[in-house]
Amino acid sequence: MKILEEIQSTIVKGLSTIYNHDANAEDILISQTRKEFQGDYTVVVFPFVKILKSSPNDVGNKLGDHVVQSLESVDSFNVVKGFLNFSLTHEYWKNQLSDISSDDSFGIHPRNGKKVLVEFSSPNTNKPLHLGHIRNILLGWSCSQILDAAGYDVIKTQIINDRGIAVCKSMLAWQKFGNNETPESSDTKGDHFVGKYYVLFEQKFKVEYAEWQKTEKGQQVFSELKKGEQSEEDFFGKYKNTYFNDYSELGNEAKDMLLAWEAKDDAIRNLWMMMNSWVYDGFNETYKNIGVTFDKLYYESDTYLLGKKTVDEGLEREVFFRQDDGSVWIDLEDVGMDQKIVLRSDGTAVYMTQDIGTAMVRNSDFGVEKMVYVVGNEQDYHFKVLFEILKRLGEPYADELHHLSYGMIELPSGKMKSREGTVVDADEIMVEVINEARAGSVDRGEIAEMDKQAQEDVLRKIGLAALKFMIIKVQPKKGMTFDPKESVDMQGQTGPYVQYAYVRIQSVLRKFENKDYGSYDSYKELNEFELALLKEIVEYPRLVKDSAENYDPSSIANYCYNLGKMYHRFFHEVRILTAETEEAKAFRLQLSSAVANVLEKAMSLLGIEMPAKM
RNA sequence: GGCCCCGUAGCUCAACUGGAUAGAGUACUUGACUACGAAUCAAGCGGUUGAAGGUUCGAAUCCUUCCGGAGUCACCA
Repeated sequence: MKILEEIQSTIVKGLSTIYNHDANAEDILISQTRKEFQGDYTVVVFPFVKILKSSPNDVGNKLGDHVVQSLESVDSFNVVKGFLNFSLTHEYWKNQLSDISSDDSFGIHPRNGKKVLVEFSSPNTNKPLHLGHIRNILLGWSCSQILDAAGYDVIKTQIINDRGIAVCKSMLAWQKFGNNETPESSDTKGDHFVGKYYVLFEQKFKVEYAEWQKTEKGQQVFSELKKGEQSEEDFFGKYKNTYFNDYSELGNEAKDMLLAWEAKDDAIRNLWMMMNSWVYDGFNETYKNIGVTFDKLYYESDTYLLGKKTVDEGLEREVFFRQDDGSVWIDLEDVGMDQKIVLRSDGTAVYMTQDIGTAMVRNSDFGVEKMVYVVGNEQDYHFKVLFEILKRLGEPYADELHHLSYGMIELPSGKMKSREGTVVDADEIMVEVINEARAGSVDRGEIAEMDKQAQEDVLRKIGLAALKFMIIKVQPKKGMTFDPKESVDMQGQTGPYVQYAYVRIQSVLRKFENKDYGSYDSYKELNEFELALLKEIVEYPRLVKDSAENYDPSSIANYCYNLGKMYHRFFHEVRILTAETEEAKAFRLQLSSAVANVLEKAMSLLGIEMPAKM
């Protein structure tokens, strides 16, 4: 990409010598020429027209002339309105291909020595993972890979919500109704097994609540507390939490269990550890299938008490203030936020306290320069507050915190709700997409000829590619809809489409096991398809950097699709093995190889594997 | 109600961060396998970028006001 800087600085010089005007290189806006115009790179000259008191055409022509004469790689230029288009020499592009082909770390930026911690997935232990988690995991994983490629040292982590009243609900339900059933004895994946008991608790509680509503006490509460003409249904719908806390037997038992857990009661802790181990076995299986790993796990049971000391210190420094009842708050009204509680009146930690403490621990564990939290957009406000607090506490990394906020995946019928059984389960959807790939491969010779294990491997790669690509290609902050009834697409703007471009290349290159494609030194005239591919490949390193800066894997996905599309077009229009000349053949083989490398690298940043055949 | 996010072709998404005639896929209608793999390629159809103002050489993008949708405003996490 050095050429862009050369053009910029040449234009700066030109402005200075021709117009006696000083400009900064960064002010020269330069981009790829749109394909409907002739040229490779375009400089927008509008901004200078006014200052120079000259017509766009005039400025364009003079600067264009200057650049063409100064730079050997620039072949010609044309001016359309205020756009100055440069065409680079074919020699230049040919050299680009040589450079890229000999660069094993193409698209991988030099280490910048900075550590960044990325938190993602962060499940609750009482429910299996669902499609929303898949989006979270894919974003977190691909972001980690992209940051790594952009030069950071990345620590992938998650915080596991393994405590609290919800966890006690499933424990209690198992204790009361489980008859010592285990995942093994019931042949159920551990996380689904525990999830089943969480749902069971909710069902039993619902029954208990419904019965209570009919009792004298229930009716009394209703008539005393209802607002105006509020219906019984509406009232009890809203009263549920209060009932759970004040009257429910099951609620009391669950709360007692939580107290026992906090008091480190042996029996409860053992039960807790046993059920957790079931859940983790299940989660690990899912992570393995989806293809992600973590460098470090944090458990809420270890971190929920953290942060209290920090709050005390902050209190002394008057970052926080104490109210009469003993609770501790921070006042953020001067920056347009509310007052927020950071410690309960009984001195125990809230969510915010925990997150403050966790950030500190992570910093002392790793000495991070940067942290990224992949968490759904319903927590936008929480992270705004958290980041502001860390800033006021003077944490050194406070300016480098980022909440990678993403939108919800909705079903055509609306939100996924676990209580209504409308969640798309992570394990199930992965099986489904692989089956979908299988259905699409029935009359494909290449796959039919493989042995069973190789077949399954390829089908897994294809199915997961379809699923992952579909999710990653959408910008994180946008919500998306997913219709489980319509199968995941395998055609068009999809993962398998990109894989297929790669597979086509492999099938050609297989004929040259030694990678000796011959010399293309004397190859002179590149055609439009070759040029288009080269231009796109050359963009890759910059794209990685942009994507890392914006925390946006979707731009990589869209790039992969575009490059794949260009290659399919090229493949259709241009002969490779039966090219007009030996030089042309050598060049196209080398070009194809470069495309395949970039596709493989870029897709792997997204956690998508490429099959050699499909 | 306060704050925040979103609104682009029937549907799913783009648009190089303010640049040229808003592009892809899908669906629908056609055409291309005895040339390196048809999970492919090509052509057609499809738009007042939610609406109205404003800023400027130039707006889907920035500002204002509306309309529609999601989220959040817990001593839950």
